[in-house]
Amino acid sequence: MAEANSKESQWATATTERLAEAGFRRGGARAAVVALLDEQSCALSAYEIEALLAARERAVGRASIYRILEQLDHLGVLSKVELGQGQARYEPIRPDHHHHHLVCDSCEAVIAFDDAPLERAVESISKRVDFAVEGHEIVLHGLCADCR
Amino acid sequence: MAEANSKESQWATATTERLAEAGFRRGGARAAVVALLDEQSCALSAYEIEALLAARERAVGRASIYRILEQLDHLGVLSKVELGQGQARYEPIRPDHHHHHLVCDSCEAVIAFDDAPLERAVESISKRVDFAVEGHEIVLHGLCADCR
DNA sequence: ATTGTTGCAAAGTGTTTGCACAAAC
DNA sequence: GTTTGTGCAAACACTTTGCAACAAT
Repeated sequence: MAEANSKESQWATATTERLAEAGFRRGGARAAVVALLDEQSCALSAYEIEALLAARERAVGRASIYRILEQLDHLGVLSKVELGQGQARYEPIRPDHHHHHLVCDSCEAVIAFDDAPLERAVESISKRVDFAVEGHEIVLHGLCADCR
Repeated sequence: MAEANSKESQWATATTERLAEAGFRRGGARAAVVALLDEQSCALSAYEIEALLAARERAVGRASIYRILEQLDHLGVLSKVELGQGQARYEPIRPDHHHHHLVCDSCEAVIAFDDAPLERAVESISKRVDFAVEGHEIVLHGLCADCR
């Protein structure tokens, strides 16, 4: 866990740089959101982000959270995923840590997984179809170990 | 197109049977929704269903549409898919016609595709994880041929 | 001084619920 | 006659927008 920190802070650093390059000014709310996203390892919803920031005494307005998430998504550093729970979730894009999600239909738990053959299958399809594939999202749903 | 009808009506027939078995009464609104879903080949949103039914002079209340879709989903004959467009889409589950979706980020077009290696990769993952996988949803997004 | 950033409240969109009436059994 | 199905309107949850105050450049 401790050794993950250096890798995780890479994302926050790179994101801050990208923001500066893109001409954004430094803003406290945005910095707080970036720092929070950087720490969490799996996807968070906007409400979870709001609650977590409030809990650490750096409350950020809901509208600002959505605006910031949208900016980061457009910058290409954040992935917005819809797991069929009626809300979007967001997670940092770390080139070396691409993964997908298992969603428990009972308790709504979200578990990450990755799989090389799956990625290869997606790449192969991307080349085959008459469509410029830019990204993909794979969700397996069912019952987690606890709910089964 | 004409020869597809016999196959498509199979779903409506089987669904009507399943509804009866499950103890549901026959209802005009539900029959209209089932008939409509049966005809369309790709996933529809609740609003599209409402509009299409109204256009054919068999208007069904919005609440009823959502209730019916939920029942069919629970019965296991309908698939609710979230393609990241902020709304759910629904399509009949036809065991022999399993497919996934390409979504155009520009024009929101939805195109179906299927791929055997992809399905095999998902099956393989399903066996590997500590999770009772019951279904999966794969969405590729990017730009369609027209928008590219 | 200018322009981007933030927070609040209001509005918007897709979905669900409460309730009265109609339809199926 | 009892129970389920349906439609309307209201409520709801998540997200977006308008606007005034604030902070970065």
